[in-house]
Amino acid sequence: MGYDFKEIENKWQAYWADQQTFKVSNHSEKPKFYILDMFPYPSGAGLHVGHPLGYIASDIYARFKRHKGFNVLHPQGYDSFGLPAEQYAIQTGQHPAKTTQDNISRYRTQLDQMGFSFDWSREVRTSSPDFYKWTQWIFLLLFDHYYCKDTDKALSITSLINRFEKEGNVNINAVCDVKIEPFSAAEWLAYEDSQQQEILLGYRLTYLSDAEVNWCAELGTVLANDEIINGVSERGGYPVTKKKMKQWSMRISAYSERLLSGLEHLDWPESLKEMQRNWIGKSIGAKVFFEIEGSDKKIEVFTTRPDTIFGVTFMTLAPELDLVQEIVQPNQKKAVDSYIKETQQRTQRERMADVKNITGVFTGAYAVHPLTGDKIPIWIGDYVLADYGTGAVMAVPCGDQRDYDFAKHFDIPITNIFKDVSVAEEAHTDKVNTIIAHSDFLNGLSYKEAMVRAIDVLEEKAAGVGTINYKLRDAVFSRQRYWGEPIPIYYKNGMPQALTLEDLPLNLPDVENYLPTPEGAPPLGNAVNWAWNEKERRIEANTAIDHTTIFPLELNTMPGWAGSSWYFYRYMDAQNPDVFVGDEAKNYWQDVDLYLGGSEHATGHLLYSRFWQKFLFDLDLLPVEEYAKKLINQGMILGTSAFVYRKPGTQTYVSKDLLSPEITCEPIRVDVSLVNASDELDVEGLKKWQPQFAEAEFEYSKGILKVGREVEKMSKSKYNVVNPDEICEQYGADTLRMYEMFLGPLEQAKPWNTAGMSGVHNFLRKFWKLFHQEDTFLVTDTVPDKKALKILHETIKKVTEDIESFSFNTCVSSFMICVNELTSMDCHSLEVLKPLTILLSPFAPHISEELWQKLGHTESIVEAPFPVFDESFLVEEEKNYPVSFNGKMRFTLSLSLALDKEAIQEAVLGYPRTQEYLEGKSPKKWIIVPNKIINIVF
RNA sequence: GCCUUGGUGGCGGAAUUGGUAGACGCGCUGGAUUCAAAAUCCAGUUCUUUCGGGAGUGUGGGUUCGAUUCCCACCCAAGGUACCA
Repeated sequence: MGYDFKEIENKWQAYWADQQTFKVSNHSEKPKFYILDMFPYPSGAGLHVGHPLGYIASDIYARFKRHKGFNVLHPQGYDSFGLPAEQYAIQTGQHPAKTTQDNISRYRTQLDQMGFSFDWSREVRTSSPDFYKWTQWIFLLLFDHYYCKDTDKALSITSLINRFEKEGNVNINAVCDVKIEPFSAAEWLAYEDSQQQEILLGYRLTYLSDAEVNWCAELGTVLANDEIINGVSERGGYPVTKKKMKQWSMRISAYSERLLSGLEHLDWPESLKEMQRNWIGKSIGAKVFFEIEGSDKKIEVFTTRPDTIFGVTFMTLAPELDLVQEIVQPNQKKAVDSYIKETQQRTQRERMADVKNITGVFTGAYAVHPLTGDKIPIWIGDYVLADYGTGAVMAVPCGDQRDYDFAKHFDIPITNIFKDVSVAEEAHTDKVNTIIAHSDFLNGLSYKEAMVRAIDVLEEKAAGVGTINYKLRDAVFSRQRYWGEPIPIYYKNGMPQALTLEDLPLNLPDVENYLPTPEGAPPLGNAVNWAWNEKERRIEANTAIDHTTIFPLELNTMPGWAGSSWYFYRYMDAQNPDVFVGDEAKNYWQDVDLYLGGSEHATGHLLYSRFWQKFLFDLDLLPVEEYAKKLINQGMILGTSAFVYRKPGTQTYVSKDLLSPEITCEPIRVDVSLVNASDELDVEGLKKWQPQFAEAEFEYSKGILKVGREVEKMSKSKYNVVNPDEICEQYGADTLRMYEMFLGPLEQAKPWNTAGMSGVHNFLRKFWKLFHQEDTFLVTDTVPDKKALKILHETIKKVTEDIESFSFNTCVSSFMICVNELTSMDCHSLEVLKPLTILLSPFAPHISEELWQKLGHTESIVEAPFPVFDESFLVEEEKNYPVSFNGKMRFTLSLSLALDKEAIQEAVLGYPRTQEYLEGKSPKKWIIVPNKIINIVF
């Protein structure tokens, strides 16, 4: 009777499901603990070995917390809207709902076979109408609120309208980024409805505006930067240009300051908080207004260095700014237009990455320096980004390196405004120990003094104003996609009208075709009945839109991050049909105690969800302002992608070792399952894998085609996904769980690699053998010897500490050492084996349950109290060597002796071998580290 | 480019946070057991060496009695970079 993991694992998985062992109640005497995983997108490639890493870690912690007496909420669900299902639908015509359901079923099977302790009765799916009803509802709430700076929270649009009706907009202090002329109460009331709506859109927390997108005319769709490679679409290789389109956006910028300051009290990784801080990008400076010669327009710039205002020698505008067209002089028009066209073909990332290539064009226009009245040439340059600050900079080449490089490149004069500093070679960017010179009233001031003074004077002359700028941009919320939440909006007289909660969910309509319409409208434009009957408050099957009772519905859908911004509250009360989460549930669970997920979400999901949380908190809909007290980033398990090399313009693929620097071959990804451990490609398999390879030619090296390797994110599109199924089949879930933990530190990224699996599997077999002798179950009542108890308690201590600090890899090592020692002692004592079983149960739950039952327990091991470390088993023997000498004038003292300096010196000098080394000399200096090492300097 | 993280034997990694670098596991080598193999057990395993020792934690500097750990500069890899999730 060996360790039959298959039988054991099937048995206990069935038992847990049958007994509903992990179903958790919203009432309990015990303290609550909510452990959340970032839910997966159910990809067609199935769950890969990277997913379980975090789930195993959270499951270990969840089981540990149950042993420690907590009422643990540990749910799971699916982030099931997304692009891959839609692209699959485009290729095959398969409805994304069907694909998604299939993928979810597969995921569930895979998750179940790993023995996770999820409470599946609380499962959520973002693509289910029961769920997205509430996502749509939150959208409506955002639409129905604005951000009031006086109270520093979101307030209802109705209250804003009331104020407009009473006092106009003069005293309103709210976040609004469109220019709205002052109006009185009477004027407001006289406005037409559409005019009022237009104004209100400037305030709403979700609003329509023109946003720049990557437009691909051939595909008739908008593309992510991700989908653009070298300026052409990844799919098809068509040209992509920048285009302005009406888009829904979320006014996350209103929450910039609170998102920033809220980080302070969160127990999240410092690096991740730093990423969010940098992303929000708070900077203090000033807006400065420059008049334009021969125009009544002004250029508004944001600068963090108003102290250098006298060093301005030119200005640079982002090429895509509308203003450029208005000021460009006829003799420069041609050059400017061709430059703009050029930059339109580059993504923002390319522009930022390419700093060595300095490009720009003079517009022919001049601005007027607000303080000196000097003529300042206005340039455009792609190092200035349209969506940061105002899209325009006042260039101070002596104080900013990019401005300096630009000036040098185009031979623009550089004025030095720093005292005793040379700017002949590079800009002087140091702010400390700097004295301003050649700057009129700023002469002799330090950076700090000059900042304040410059802003004062600019404000006096109405030429500027002190400002805080945030890099954080409003989040575009429209997607020209099918497989997402429909936006609950219809259009009346061209203005957006909100549905109400009673109208929801607004179900996603069926379409024949998942591509954009021939006219370039989003896929929902293909739906035959996508119109709203305003009177009867329902979707209208009759497509005749008459704009009196039947109105067109919004065709865009929501982005992937919509549902994931609030899903963690739905788990608390997943079945509630009346509210997004019931009061009782949310008051009991409050928030997430531990959130586990990857740092790749740092500036996406983890920021958006904090924004929604704060908004819902403002509305008194949620009890806390931050939803996750503690966050741990599990490192990504990376895949090892394989590449074949195609000779340019041919269908010939070359073995990697034949590549020479002269021919630049194109690397093309191939599926890793076609490659063996020695990087040799299965060419016949490749030919069958994708039609493009069926007729290809291959250049072998010694009959072998070697592939190139690269470590990168595991993803279906990179063909480098490894499934956990085979490992479960071969070694069992307990081995997989322990192995993934043993692989390395939880937080660190590491490439997947199966070498070493057998070591962990062996450990479990040895553990099993501790309970058996000659294949019969044997656990004795004999009193264990002291050594066995010592090793047990060392292990309890180490494992408890390691679980609490999420060092699961070293935990596994401790188990191995413990079991090896007990094996060599031939220890079968119940007093040792019982606590050890509980200790192991979070890591290897199946084998622990089995042995627990064999020990005579009828209840599951799940709730057994965790063993407690007892120090008294450890100290005894260690008192024998108070001082040890390692021959290099270095001493180690045991705990009991390391008290104070004098006692230590006395002990060391009294030690016989000390005298040998001293040879009559006396120590000059003692270096004593308590409980550690002593060095003596002669 | 910018932000974040990491770089230690043939491999994954450990090091009480400034104190004997390489725990534990894989792999490899030798041995025991076996007709044989698998499995299991025991021993060895950073490199180098004239067997005294010498070198060694991405590279080059620095601080320190002492640095994988702290500081400066650089190189390499991964994640993010706003429509992948």
